[in-house]
Amino acid sequence: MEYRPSDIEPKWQAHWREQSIYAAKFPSDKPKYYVLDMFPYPSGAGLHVGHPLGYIASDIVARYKRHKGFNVLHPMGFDAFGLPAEQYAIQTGQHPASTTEANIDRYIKQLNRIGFSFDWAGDMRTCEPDYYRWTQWIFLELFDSWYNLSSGKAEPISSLTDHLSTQGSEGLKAHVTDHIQPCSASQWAAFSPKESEAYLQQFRLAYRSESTVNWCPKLGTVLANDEVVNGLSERGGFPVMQKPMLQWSLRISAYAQRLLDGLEGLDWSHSIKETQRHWIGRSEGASMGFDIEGHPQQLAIFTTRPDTLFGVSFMVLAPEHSLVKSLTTAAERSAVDAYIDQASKRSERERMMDNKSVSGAFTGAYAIHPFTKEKLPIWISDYVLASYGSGAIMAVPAHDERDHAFASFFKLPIRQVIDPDRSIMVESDFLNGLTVEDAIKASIDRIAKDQRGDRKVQYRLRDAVFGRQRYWGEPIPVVYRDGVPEALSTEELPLVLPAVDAYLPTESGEPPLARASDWTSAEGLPIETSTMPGWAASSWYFLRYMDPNNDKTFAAKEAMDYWGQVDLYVGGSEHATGHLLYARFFGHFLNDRQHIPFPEPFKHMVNQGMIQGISGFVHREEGSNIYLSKALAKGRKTQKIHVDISLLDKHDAIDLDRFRAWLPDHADVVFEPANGPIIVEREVEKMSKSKYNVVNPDHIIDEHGADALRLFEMFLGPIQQSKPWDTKGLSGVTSFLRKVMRLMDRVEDIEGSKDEQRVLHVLMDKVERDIESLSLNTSVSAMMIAVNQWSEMPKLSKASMKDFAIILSPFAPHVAEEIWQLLDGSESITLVPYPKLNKAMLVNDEITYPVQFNGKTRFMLTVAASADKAAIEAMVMADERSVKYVADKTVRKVIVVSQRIVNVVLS
RNA sequence: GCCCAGAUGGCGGAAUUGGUAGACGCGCACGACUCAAACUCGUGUUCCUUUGGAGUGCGGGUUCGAUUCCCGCUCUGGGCACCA
Repeated sequence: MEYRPSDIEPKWQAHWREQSIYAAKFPSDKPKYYVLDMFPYPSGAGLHVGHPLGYIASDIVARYKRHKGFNVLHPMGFDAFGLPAEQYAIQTGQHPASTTEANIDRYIKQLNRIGFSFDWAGDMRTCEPDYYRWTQWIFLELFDSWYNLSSGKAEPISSLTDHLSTQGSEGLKAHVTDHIQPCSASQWAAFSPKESEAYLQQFRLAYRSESTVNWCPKLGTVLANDEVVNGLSERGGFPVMQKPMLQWSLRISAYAQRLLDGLEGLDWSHSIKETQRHWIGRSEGASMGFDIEGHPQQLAIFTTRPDTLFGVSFMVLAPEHSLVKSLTTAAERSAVDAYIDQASKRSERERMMDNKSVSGAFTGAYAIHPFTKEKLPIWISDYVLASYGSGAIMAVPAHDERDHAFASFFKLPIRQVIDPDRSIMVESDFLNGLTVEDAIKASIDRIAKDQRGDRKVQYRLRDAVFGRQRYWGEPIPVVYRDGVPEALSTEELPLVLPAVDAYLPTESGEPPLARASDWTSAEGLPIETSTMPGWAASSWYFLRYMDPNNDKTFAAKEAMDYWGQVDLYVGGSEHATGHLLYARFFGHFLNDRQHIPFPEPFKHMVNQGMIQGISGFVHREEGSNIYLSKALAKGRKTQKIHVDISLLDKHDAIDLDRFRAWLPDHADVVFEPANGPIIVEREVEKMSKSKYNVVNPDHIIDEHGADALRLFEMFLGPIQQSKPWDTKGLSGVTSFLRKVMRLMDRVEDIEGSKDEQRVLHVLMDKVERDIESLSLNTSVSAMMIAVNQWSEMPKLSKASMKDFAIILSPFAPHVAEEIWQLLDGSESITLVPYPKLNKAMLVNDEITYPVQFNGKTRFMLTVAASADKAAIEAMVMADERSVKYVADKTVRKVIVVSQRIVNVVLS
């Protein structure tokens, strides 16, 4: 029987679609399994062969779990808001919605051809009002929440206002950015609306604050920390600078500890968990206040090394620190102002490029050492960050590298307080003789007793900026009454994105939404003009899939109780500090407010590696138009130029006519040798349009079929690893599929032989274990081995072939369905139960042992499986081949490892 | 600089708890079929100075036995980067 993918694939895809065979059922008595892919942003470039890698793996698991009797939720949708569509809109004037839709259509076509078992029921796109209505709703919930440290979770603002109106701020324990001004119940009652909102803003989980943000002038928007890479924007690579701005933010910092603790229970890769731990950046230490000479205020600092308190020789503030202005003496004012000015002009990138040079200025003020009463000069320097800790440090140059560099540069005293040989404290008053560990404890106890400070845990994780000055995002459902932000009511949602005449900021620099003529509420109040960032929608989309068409709530409680956490999440590791952290934050928050039944959304996650391209380079002699074959380039000065890999044949030779046509400005190129072949140099790089090494799955499917594409992507290697794509290798899996179809010629309705069945059960055992551990490359090998073995047998039973079709179907669903229909014809193979493993079939009657002498394998010995160790040893020693290896040596020991090996140790 | 992951033939990769290193596939070589090419099929394919020896990035160690465990390096990929 011949294998014709172009006939069978469209046929079964249409059949599956008509039967809606992949629709998840709810309610259902079956156990559930939720397997999710990170949904794509539909870019204009379409899919290349690297994109579906993870989707194929998750699809195999989804299909396997269906055979295993699970009710599977395996959805797909689109992360449809985003900058590229908007940039394109700015250039062309086309509405981003229309380009986005065109891109989505293309994606769906491409994905459907691969034969994925997606449940498209929701047709979910985050840019649709039906979806973003709930993104806005979640924002309102965040706006209406504060973090109560007493209960350890987020609560509605009403519980805060209740507290304030009865007790004021007395006894209130809340997560806030700074210290809050105490407020009595009567003061609270007397607050104007503006004052009370300003007070509440300090608590709300969605709040506005004047803060230093990453401003990208080219994109005209602010960016989150994880969207800035080396001082450049992640999207587009434009310079990013620091700028103070009034911005919406989310108080993710309230969840720092829980996000850290929650990692423990997650079955995620070690490195992603480490990356998140880093990003959260917990450090333990002490906060304390230093008196300032001639000033009523104290200088608050944070240190992880309170043990070195007696090694302090100066203090350093961030240039932006609020006390700088009042501390600076008249004599130092001009130098300090000059330094502040210089520091603010340096972009983050510049500061990073040169982190060796030391700079700073003396304020003229002095802090007083709490114990020695020594005067400590107060300096400012940009190596102290305003946004971490309290923006001020006590400098201990003897035991901190940066302090040391600073002290050396400005000739400040350096005082050792730890004996380097014995690691104990010296010159440190009451700490003398203690180990570092004990000294940290003792010093904190002492400063706490003196009421100068206390133990403190500090996190690196900052609140997340939640506004973008862009058009193509979710409008923030907030209006301003006399400049005071006020939430829209949930009945007013969705707040639909207005039409605008251009997707650019206004003349006065306001975001594009300010162009909309009617951007006011029903009451006539102005609506917020910034929109939400890209990660807003993706932080909760996994919930919407559970109940995609619900118009009463984002997902019904019963649906969420049933589907629960995502059992398997497949996606790229590049989202470690963005999406994956924000989604966990939303999970914990929604769980606190009792909207979802679990805090952690993704129980088990696997990160697929990148598929790299194998670029082709032709050598061009420098300063000429001469293109050289690889072998001729040696010893000559050449430039390597990318050649589109579609112009290459399987021997890496360039199709010269098409090459000429491909380079319009090089019509007069000269080749050497003149009539070819011109062989290119190959190199593994990232797969990308600009490197002309992109392989489009459509072309692979046209030529080899979707089943071959799926098998090959898996066969390439472990899913987590990055590996280059070489289309040549595809012939291996296509010839496997041909062999499978040829096997059909030999199928008869007979009882299968024991050997035949053993092949089946060995395969089943291997594939089941492989799928559970996502080791899908070895499953493909195992299937190849089984088919090779069966191909050597004269006949194959129909029963074995049917079972094989089921085992194959998660990987190559089209061929499997074709075989199933030919042999059975009852229903789709999709929901047929998996064959049952018979462990007894795995046992052999005989075992062949490798026999080693001093660890070197010399011969094989086949023994009945029932033989015991002594019997095996006797047989080995009695074997005539042993004589030669023993020769005149003494047998010291014979090691028999049952089922495995025999090793004879000779002296 | 710090943290994490990895390194196995010409290539992608395989190897349960330490137990025949190189499964499976590509590529290559030779052969069959063919006027010929492609397809298909068969045989071989880690290296070497081949009755044998060496070999899983490098150098040591533990063990009857190490790709696997331990110690010290090198290189590659990823993350963080003045975080007090």
